[in-house]
Amino acid sequence: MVVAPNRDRRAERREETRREILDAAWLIARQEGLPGVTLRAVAARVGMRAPSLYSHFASKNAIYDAMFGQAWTEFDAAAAAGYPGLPASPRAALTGAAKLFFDFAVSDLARYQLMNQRTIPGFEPSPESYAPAVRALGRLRSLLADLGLRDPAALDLFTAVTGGLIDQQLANDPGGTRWERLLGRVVGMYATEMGLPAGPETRQ
Amino acid sequence: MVVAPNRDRRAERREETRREILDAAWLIARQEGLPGVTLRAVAARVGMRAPSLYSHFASKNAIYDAMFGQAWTEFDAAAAAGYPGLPASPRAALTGAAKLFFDFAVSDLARYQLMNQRTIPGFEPSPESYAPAVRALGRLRSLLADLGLRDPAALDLFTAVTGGLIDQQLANDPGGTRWERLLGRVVGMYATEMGLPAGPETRQ
DNA sequence: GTCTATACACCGATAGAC
DNA sequence: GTCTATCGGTGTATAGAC
Repeated sequence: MVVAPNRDRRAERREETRREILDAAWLIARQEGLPGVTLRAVAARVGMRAPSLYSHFASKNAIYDAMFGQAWTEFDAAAAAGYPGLPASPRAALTGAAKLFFDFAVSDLARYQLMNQRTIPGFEPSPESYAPAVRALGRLRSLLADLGLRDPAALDLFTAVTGGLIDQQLANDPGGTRWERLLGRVVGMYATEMGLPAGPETRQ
Repeated sequence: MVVAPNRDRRAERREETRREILDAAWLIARQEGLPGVTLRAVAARVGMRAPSLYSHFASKNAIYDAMFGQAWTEFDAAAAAGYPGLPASPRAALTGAAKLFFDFAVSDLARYQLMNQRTIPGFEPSPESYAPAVRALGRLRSLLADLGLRDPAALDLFTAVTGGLIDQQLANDPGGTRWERLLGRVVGMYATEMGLPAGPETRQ
């Protein structure tokens, strides 16, 4: 009688190929920008012809979708490791969280565009790929709640001001620090608005 | 003896055609989104074939470039008319300026994407088209200076927080007011950070 | 000068042979 | 599962008609 092997080598190989395709796509995205990710370019990198990719992904947007999920999973893990548990001061906790997101965004433009900007015409993330983004946002919500900020507007306000800094930095001074330097001040004014106890210095 | 006519009908007709092409491009951008603006679609709207557009614009990006200039010229005019001269309070002046930009952005997504987001792959505005954007920013700088805010960081901070609100509003709640409602609070915390005298209420 | 016809190289996607 | 061939789309270049 034929028994099923306890390791599905077929599935493993398939998963490995998918991973190779996504790795190639990331490499191209970082080198040539997001629009440089064409099916022909990705296929060439993994030693295939373009149509063969359709055996592993339903469409080009499905590749973007998987990348979107990877990126947010990656950030969620970074946040899980990086958010301070119970730090010295509430303001330090906010600054740490903001800086974590800022640095993550600035360190990979293509990834940030995929995660946070609607730069790809037809692309809309699937619920499965959106899940880690929701998880990461929930982690931030928890952090704010631990500081006593339970108003939903507290979260919206925080994402708006930090996202605003990131967008300006990437759009108008890529590679520089013109808006990065303002991060401390922004967190400070946010903390004050939220009624958190004053830190050592409001003005940086 | 042949005298030159004091009206160059040829040039007028040419300018009129250019205007028609741009109008068609704006119409398509608003209806189908920015990526829907293809040369063939624009040409069809003005009763031409696609290659004929090259008699009036050097490339597709040149069309985007002219639209970029138009949009910023339009906003600069709105700012010139809408910025309060010497209003009741500094905070009211800031709120007015922020709301002017916010409403302008939210009222036309495609226009905002063209003006402020790098959503078109190869597009980079020319110096001529960028000029009105610089002018509009200078107008905001003057407004801040009139309020005593002469630190360059004051301008960067203001654009970051207002831009952050706009991006979140358009990306996560298009057509809604979830972030628009926070505009007063954001301006309030900005004004406080900048040391402006407190208005009637910090919390809206 | 203005427009058309034609062509090229690229894109994502599909059909079907092996 | 990967291939070749091909389709309809894109932006763009150019020759030539009017």
